[in-house]
Amino acid sequence: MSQDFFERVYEVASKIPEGRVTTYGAIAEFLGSRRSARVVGWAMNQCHNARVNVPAHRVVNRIGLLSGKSHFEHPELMQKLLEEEGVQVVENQVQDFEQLFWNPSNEL
DNA sequence: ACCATGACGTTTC
DNA sequence: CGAAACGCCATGG
Repeated sequence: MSQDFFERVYEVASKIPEGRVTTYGAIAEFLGSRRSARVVGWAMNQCHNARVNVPAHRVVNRIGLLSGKSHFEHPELMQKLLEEEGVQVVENQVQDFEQLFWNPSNEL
């Protein structure tokens, strides 16, 4: 089932280092489906069903925008968690995104 | 089976 | 350079 795909998404996402961020597309590409970024987003939307803890706040879209912040308990929680890890966020956007970007294909 | 939706991404205006 | 149009693919009605 595609549930396996979700599991793999959660497994990769749970390995994102603190203070680093990645994108939905990067995860999808790492899993072999470069065009399934939207599905990764869907997986994140359902991540509360995951059996492991998923740091969904470290996953943003390709330009470093906190596109999913409104899906957290409190919309401000995502930014708060990032800033607690040392990631600066301004206007819902990760600063120095390219520098903090964590690519599982290269670093895992 | 068809259509609409979405935490995306690339291409085209 | 910003907005819109597509393409993509799992899910739900």
